[in-house]
Amino acid sequence: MAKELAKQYNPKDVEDRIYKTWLEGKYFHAKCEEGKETYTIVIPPPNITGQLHMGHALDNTLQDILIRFKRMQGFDTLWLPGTDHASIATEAKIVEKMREEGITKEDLGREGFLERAWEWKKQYGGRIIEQLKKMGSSCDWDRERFTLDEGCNKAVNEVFVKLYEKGLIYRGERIINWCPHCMTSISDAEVEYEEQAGHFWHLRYPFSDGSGYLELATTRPETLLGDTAVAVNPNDERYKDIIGKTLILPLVHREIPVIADDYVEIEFGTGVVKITPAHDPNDFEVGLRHNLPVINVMTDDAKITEDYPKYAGMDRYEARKAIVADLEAEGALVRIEDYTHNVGTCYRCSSTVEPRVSKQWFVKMKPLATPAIDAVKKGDTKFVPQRFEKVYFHWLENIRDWCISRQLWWGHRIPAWYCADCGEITVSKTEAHECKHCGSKNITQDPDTLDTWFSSALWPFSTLGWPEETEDFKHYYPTNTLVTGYDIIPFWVMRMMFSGIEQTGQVPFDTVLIHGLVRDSQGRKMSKSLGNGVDPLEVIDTYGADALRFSLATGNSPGNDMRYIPERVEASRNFANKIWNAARFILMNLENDSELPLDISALALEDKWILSKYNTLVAEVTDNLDKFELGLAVQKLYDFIWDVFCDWYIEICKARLNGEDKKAKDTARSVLVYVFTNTLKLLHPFMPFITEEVWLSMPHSGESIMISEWPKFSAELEFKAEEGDFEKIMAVIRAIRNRRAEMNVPPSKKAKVFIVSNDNKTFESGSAYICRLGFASSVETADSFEAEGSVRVITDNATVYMPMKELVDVTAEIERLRKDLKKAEEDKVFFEKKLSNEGFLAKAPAQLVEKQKEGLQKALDKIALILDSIKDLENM
RNA sequence: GGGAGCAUAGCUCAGCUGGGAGAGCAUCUGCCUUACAAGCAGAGGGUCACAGGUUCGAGCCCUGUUGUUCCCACCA
Repeated sequence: MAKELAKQYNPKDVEDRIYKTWLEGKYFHAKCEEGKETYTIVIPPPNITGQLHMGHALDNTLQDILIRFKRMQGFDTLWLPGTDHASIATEAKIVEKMREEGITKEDLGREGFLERAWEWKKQYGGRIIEQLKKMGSSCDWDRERFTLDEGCNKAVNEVFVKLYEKGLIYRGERIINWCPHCMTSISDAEVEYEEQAGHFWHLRYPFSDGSGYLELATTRPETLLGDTAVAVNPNDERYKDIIGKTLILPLVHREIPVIADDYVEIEFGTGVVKITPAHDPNDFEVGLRHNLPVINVMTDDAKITEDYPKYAGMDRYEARKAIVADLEAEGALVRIEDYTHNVGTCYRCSSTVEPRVSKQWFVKMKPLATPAIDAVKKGDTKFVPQRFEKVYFHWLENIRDWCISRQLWWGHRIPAWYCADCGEITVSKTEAHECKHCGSKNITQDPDTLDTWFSSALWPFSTLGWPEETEDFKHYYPTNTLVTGYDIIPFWVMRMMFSGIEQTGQVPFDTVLIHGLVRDSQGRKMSKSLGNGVDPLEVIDTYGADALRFSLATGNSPGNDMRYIPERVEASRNFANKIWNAARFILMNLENDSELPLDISALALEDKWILSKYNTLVAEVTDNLDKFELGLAVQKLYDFIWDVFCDWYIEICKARLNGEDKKAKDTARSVLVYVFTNTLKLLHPFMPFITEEVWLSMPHSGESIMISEWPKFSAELEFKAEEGDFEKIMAVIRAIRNRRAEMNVPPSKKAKVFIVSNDNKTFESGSAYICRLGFASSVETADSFEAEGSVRVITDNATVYMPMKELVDVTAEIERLRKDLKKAEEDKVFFEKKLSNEGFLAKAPAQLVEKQKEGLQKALDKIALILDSIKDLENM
């Protein structure tokens, strides 16, 4: 910072340059220091397909605040960054791009496709990392990882094999959620339910003995092709007699039984349900209970199979139309009813999910879920805010087995080989060459890959080198704080928890700090389709990264959604500018760059006041950060810097700085620099760039504010009595300003000020700044004052007279005083009421009772002063 | 159907273990007071959704009601 500075702070001149110096200084790099307490955060790895959005911006701002705070406190800190291979999203994106070129996956083959995918990763995977750097994120980039890198693969195979050997991973034919667009299975957590307008088709199936029809309703008539039964409730009197009879399935003309199962609700619809085990999860369960055949009628892209030539090749919706028409022709359609129902959709592509029976790999969840539940119950891991434990428990308590195989190529390949000779499965951490069971070399690896979240679940330890006992793992695991949005609890937090406990015997982190979503200014979710997303990079470009970070940290309380309000970023930008100008002012008043020692014995009243305020701030901000109350901390910093330091202390210092007393000048300088530079440290985690730029320009020791020491509360700087005395002076200044504003007296019109009080010494010591801030030409104190022709204002402690004869209107003056009197009397009543309440006196803390007594005394004093004045005026 | 959050100034939101309601923006008044007009000094504006309860004392704790948002479940 040069001495001649621009009036306005320009983040563009600063941010990239500062970030570079941090990288060069290797300040982000964790050094595995012996004997130091560690503090570790692993980043929620953003998808390599992703672009930085407001959610990332919030998530990373919070993490960076915590990590910078702990780093300055002297912890051995590690913030481990990386990206996620996001199998479905990435593969879809690449396939889409290939489609534009007219190539399919099959054209390229697995090897060719993967080559392309890695090429794509090389080209775009670093994009989001660069964007995180723009935010100021102080990640240890030397340790950057990727969920599909070699180390993660080792961990994945290790875990897969271990779980398989324990019987916790199995392969089975189950009904799973299938996305016909992404052409892969997806897990329960990856299905999103969406309300859609549909229909209820009422159909009638004839009994095979010709004894009439049974009416039922369905939302999916096309699945009729795969019906293998019709079910009623065993307790349903209406249908008691038909259980065991058979029906002729319309169109297909297959004979199917009427079965009884509790699953059927008597009250709903006709109380009759067609059972299609291959295409509905509930029907599948019913089928299992009744040994029904499972007839798959659809291909993997949701078209009718060749088994039904009339409909073969039609997709689900075409087939539905055709089948409904044919049912009508056959007389099987009774009526069509409008019906709104929830439809499962793919969370990646929003296609309607098709439940489908297929052979997949699963993780057996119950044995893993139990310890994960216990760990949170015991408090080994805490959620902030705590209520999110409920979401976590609810998921784990109701969890079903996790389908982990995906019919994709971009991902960790399942380490299982099938033997063509004996049919057994060989599972191996390393490339298998022969069947473990029969020794045959005729084995082929499972073509599928694992759910992305399988590798994400290992992230807190795979990134530290596990399964090797590396230095990093020993040193930094378990990690400390996991920062993420509440929407990710079932996908990720939960899975890291049970994986961490199962694999390492320890919970992966002690605290989960949950934040909400960043919505648009109208409270809507930001989304591509609505086009209402705000690009954090554009915000940074206009207002600076510090302003964005500050806005995201302010007014954001854990777990709650927040709106992005552009005006708030502007306010944050203004705050940055305020800091900039405070720095300009201080620099302007320094003679050189040398540090000025604080001389406690030389401090003036106002110095003790600001130091004492600052000292309280240190304690409170530290406490707030320790409790993850980032929004409270940042609000206090804002108030202190703007209102307390700039609007009061700097203004007050001007008297000394412009004066002739060299010693007083130096004292003022030393306090200005001390309070300002230390406050910058407190603010640094929130606004890293400007605080660094400004701190470096001020007298300082050390290379960078980010590795400077976090301020500590100091008993030496506590001056409670002086704080109170100074507040008295402030009250006088405020009263003068207030009265002048009411009377529309311009600041250029100065007035003499006379103060009558029982503490004249205090007011004398403040005369210089009463002059300056109260627009006074002079200040005198006395025990009494000849008040004629004066404006008067009364504080709790003093009566202030301003001779402004031409402005004084005695009647108006009395009016004003009566208004003040009314207020003071209301106060008096308030305190009296409290103090006459025996319950209050008996049960309230003594300190509080004392406070009420003081308040009452103040009110009484003030009333006396006002009454005196009114009497005085009335006698004129 | 089950669960959770939210409801505080015109707008967006804070409010830590219950102790006289706060900020930013907006509005109004007056100021270019040489750090800052992205600024300074003032002002106005709130039965803290509603109804009960606990307590000496409730925006905060309990119960219920209304409105709103979200999550889970899924009855075909």
